[in-house]
Amino acid sequence: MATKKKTVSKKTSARATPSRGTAKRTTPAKPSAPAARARKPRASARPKAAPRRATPRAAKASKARSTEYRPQEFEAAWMATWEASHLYKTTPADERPKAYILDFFPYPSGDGLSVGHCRNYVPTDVLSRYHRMRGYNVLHPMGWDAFGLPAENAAIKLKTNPAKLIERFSANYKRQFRLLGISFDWDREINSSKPEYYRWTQWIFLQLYQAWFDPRTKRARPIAELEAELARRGSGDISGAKPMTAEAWTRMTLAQQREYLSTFRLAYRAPAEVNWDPVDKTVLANEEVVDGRGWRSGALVERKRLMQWFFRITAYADRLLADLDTIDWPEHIKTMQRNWIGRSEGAEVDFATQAGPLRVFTTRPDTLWGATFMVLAPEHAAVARLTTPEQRAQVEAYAASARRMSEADRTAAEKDKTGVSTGAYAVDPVDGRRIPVWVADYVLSGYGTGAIMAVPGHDERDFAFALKYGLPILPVIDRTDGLTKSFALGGTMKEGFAEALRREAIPFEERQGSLYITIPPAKVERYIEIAAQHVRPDSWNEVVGTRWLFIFADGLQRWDGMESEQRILARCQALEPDVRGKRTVMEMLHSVEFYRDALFHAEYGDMIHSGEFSGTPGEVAVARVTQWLEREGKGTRRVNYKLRDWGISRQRYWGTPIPVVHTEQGEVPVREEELPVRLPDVDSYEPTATGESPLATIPKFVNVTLPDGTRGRRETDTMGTFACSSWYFLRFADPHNKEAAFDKEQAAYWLPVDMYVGGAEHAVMHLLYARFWTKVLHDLGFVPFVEPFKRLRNQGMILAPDGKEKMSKSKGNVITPDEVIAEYGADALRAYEMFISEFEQTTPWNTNGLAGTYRWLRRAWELLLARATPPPAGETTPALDRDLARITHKTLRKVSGDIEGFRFNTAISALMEFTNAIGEAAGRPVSAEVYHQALDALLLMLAPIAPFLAEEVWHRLARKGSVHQQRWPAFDAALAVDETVTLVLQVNGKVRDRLVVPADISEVQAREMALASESIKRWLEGRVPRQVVVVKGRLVNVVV
RNA sequence: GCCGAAGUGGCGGAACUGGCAGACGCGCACGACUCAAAAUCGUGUUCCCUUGCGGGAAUGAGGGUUCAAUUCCCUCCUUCGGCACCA
Repeated sequence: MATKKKTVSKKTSARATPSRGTAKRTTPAKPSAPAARARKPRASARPKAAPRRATPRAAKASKARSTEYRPQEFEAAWMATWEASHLYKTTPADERPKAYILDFFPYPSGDGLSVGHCRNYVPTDVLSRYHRMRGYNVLHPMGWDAFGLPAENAAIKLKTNPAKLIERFSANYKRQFRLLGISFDWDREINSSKPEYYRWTQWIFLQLYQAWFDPRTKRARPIAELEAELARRGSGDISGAKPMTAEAWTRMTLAQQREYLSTFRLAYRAPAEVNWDPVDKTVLANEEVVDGRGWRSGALVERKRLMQWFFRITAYADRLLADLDTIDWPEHIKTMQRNWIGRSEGAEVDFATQAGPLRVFTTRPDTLWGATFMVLAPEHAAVARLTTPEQRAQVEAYAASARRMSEADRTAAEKDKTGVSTGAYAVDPVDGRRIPVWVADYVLSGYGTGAIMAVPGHDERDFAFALKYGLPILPVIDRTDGLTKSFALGGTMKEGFAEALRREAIPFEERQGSLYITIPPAKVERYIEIAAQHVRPDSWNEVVGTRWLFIFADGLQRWDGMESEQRILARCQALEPDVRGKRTVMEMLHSVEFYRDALFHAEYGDMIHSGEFSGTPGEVAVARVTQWLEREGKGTRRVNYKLRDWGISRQRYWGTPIPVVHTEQGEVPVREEELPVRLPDVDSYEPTATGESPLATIPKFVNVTLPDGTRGRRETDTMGTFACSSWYFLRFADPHNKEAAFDKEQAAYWLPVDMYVGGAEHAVMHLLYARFWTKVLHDLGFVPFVEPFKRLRNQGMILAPDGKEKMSKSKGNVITPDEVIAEYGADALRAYEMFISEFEQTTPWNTNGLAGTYRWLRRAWELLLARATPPPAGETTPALDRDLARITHKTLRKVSGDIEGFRFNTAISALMEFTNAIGEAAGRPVSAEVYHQALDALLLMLAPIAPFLAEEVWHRLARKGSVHQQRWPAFDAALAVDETVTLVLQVNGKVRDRLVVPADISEVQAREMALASESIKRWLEGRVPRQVVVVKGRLVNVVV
């Protein structure tokens, strides 16, 4: 093994000593106990102690600088040295390529970081350090998402100020980041709760407020341009706008104009449903409502309509969807965003009623002939108008109870559909049928038009509703699965029916004398013939599924609409008095449970029972009907989105104040030069008894006089924190700018973010909002790009060691980086965070596993410091030199590719193999030159991963400067080439022999060598090969 | 229910574009060192049969394509994540 020299680098003493800097203070878990204490078993002191055996600190401490690997002796001092020399300060734009590597904006919590959180901070740091060595200008910043409920609630509980808490918590995070050796540029630290920051959040709010989305160009434009256009020519061709002539516009009062404009603004105020806690008398966030009850009061939460602020993100739905194709993000995140946006194409169709037309949205206009009733959301404006006097009481009671129910209750009762009839009727525009209008809460007021046509034959929800309330079902789309059924009630068929079916191989089940027949698609016609022959004259049989018909002894009766229905019912009633009660054929059918799955399907099939459209193929049905509707003026093409506008109002203290003042003439935005609207310092910021923001109770804040003398009342809602985090990545480009949110050129240089890393929990919140703001800022000319994050990666979760649970304070299973670093040092922790598994994979923590990376680093340390060891006396061997050079360059290629491809676990494993190879070479006759090149490559490749170790070794070897200012070693492809390969020989796909052959062996040679192999001959047993497959440089497979 | 991801030794996990399954590490066993233990070093370690040589089976289950499947296709099971009446 490498010699353990006791000599110490002469430079060592010139450098930081362990007592210097913050070493002792920043490692609180590190006992300063003397050596004797440290060696005593301390199991009793820490019941759940990490295993002691691999513990470096068990080694005896010594005052003298030792060659033994003791990371605790130098890590903290190096961090202090690096910061003092501004090693990681981001430099201004220059000719180097840039790399912006960013972690999700963290909210600093009182619990600090766990080893699970380090899963993303360590790899992004490695990536940043790697890019610096590759000659990139790197921006790798950190800041605090400081506003929001957690801090506010914690502050209320601890009776302190949230700003003070954030100060404390973020300082702790910062301490932990330093322990870990993360190379953030702290000169760019930002805090979203500071006026210097939220001033610009308010500024962006104003940009949104002063802008509208022009549907003709699909871009945001200044609202002033809209005002000018309205004055000149009215609302004209602006789709979606409430019609307005130029004349009418100019006649409107200022307040009326403001109201009209608010239907365009990207930031607007509108009434909306909120969660209302009647005991605490406060509005709650959705997260604060658990199982329909307020989390603190336990009271049933009600819904209340209040004026709320929104951002009009729905205007950008199409662009947010389309641009997903241009970014390198995990596919599942893109899918989640697509589903969240929820685009669906369809048509809007008007149904006539006595109270005027009722408009519905449908994605299945091809099923219009199968609509048998309509359903309105309880909140629909037409409910009151339509409801007949007899139904009024019932409908109003139903609407009231629906209003009282929370969102959670509504969805909890998902399975069981409820509703009441309005007593009114509507006319289906395609065939003039009269159908009843119902009210039910399974129709949502916020989507489409809040009204639907119900097609129970082809919509699962409508089917369930129709079954419950006995509404008719009409099949109008042919089945694609071929399912066809018939139920032959005992006594309705003649003798020999079952026997005839058996002969024809039509399977059936017999229960209590009745036959349950599922007819194979190819036998349907044959079945009809047999049934017609066997049906008794006093009865009938029916076929359901791909065919809809009744079989009587004297002939078949197709069931394809209202007329045939009447004929069928009349005949059946004549034969069977029980049928008298039934009003529709479908009611007869769905009383037979066996038919249930044959009555309904939601596939796109050929149209049937649809007048002249019958027979239209399924692939073109929707398009043809939509065209026809438009031509006939019965409907229009229409796209709808599930996405709703982004509600930002919070009736809370700890957030960015919304910069608006309410006057008698309507709302007035605060002028840019008066920003920021400061959050006042107050003693009490608990939610008020009225449910208003606590800011509403502060007259000095609320009462304002505008420059023109108008008296006004300041908006007291604050913005939810997602507003703060929707632009912070821009602020990092220019964090101290006092004149602007960011300098345009700085933003254009650094952004978009090249690599963005964080958890998947923000897939549809932050990541959607940030994309939206970026697009608006682009449209308004502030940034030249439309997507903020070019590449995104989600780290997998780290579970508790049991592999089942997440780490959480309440379960007491949190492992902190502090304790691990005290034990093994930061470098071993960093290496283990990367080595533990593939980056995106969830995996359990195992502190034992750290012993592996620790041992590896120690071996590397010993080899690196013992440079003088080889070669032993004697001649060097060219073959060994070539082998060592080869693995050096292969490792370089592998590690570079792995870091860039986010495969940190295999990068570590390649470095471990490389270290092992150097260790083996150390005892052999290799030339000093090749050996030292290998060591240098190892040291430089370790620099991003184990920055402390690499720097300490660099220093002890008396090299100049910092290892972190060095270039990544150069790769030589020629040296990485293999000279020989192992050729695998197979017989019938099974490995029977292996040969070491020159790498460039020809296919012919390989084939000959394989057939000449003794073991191959043995396995052939004299048989002649039928085929020989040769894969060049890999294998030969002999097939007999 | 729908959408997405994933199932490989005792454990974490490797395996390029279909070409030697189990790299690397943990753990375990044996050996060296030690009075002893820890640490360290060395050897071995998928399972089954075999003293050995060697052979057979195996990547959630079943089937398919192929000279060859962890990898491609079909059916099913399990786990995790997301959405949840969006017409």
